[in-house]
Amino acid sequence: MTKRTGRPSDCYVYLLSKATQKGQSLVQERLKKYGLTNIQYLVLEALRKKQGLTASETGRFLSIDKATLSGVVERMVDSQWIIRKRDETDRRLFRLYPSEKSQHLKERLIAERTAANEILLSGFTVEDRVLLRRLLLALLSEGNITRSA
Amino acid sequence: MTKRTGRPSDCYVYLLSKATQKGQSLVQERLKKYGLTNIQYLVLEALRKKQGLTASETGRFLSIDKATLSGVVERMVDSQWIIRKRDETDRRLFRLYPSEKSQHLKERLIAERTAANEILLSGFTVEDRVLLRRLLLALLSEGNITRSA
DNA sequence: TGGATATCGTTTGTATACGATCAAATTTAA
DNA sequence: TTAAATTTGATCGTATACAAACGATATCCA
Repeated sequence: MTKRTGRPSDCYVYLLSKATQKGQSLVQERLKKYGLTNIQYLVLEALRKKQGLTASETGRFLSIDKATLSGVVERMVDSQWIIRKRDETDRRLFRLYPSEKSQHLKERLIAERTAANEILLSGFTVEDRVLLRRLLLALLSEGNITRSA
Repeated sequence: MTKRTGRPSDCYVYLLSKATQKGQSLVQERLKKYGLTNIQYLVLEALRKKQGLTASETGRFLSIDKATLSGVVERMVDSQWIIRKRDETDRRLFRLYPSEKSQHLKERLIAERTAANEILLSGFTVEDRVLLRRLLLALLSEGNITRSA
């Protein structure tokens, strides 16, 4: 089928990972001044829209492993981006809320992320952007992406 | 510009990272029986085509940081996937070569990677595959991707 | 020749990633 | 109600990722 297997660029997984690497680096670069990492920003955005999520729920929503989130949340509580409150009814749960600082910086953080996306796609026409988005969503919907839990 | 910022799926970096996550997991799953990780397989493929690369050169070729490669190479030498020889002329360099075991399993490993790609793109038409590849390559060529070194 | 510079590989420190396991709390089943 | 199964959050172990600094070499150049 494929003529010359072997080149890294023949592998979609490789291409995706390098594209991700480039995008992540653009985002990180812009979040660094706030002391946020990429995944921390994602958690923050999730909590802004769905306050009171537990770490598990956040992980399911963002497809992030709960073991990974455990450390991420701890650092975000320490650096005062989020507030952790024990649930009254189910004492296993810790509910997470964005802090004042988070709410305050909301607009600016969104702008940073938007800027990173813009640079990543700078040479793309609107059609290509829509196309890329459609293809990536299609790729994700094939089968289940149920990581985390 | 964009109507509703905030959803993770509005962010291309997020979509790319989740697509990568899915692809990597498909590959890892198939390489596990050989005791290889995804990045280790990439290094192996690179060395098969370009025997005698140093760790630095391999890193530049694959866009992998040299600090990351240091550990990867060490584990691959330990598990006998590659052989490390000091360069005679420049004693700073260690040249890397695929082992007998690597050469022996070459075809099978390529088949595993191909299978993973096939599953990842199972619902895609040929046109969409070509399109996705084109868009990803375009995304990578905008600006420089010079990580590693 | 010899000092400034640069490169290679390593190590350290921090942050993902994720499989596995564990204790505590809750829910279900008997 | 109590025992069993499940869920949640934490921790451990291993493997990327990458910035920063380091020693050992090499190279450049005055």
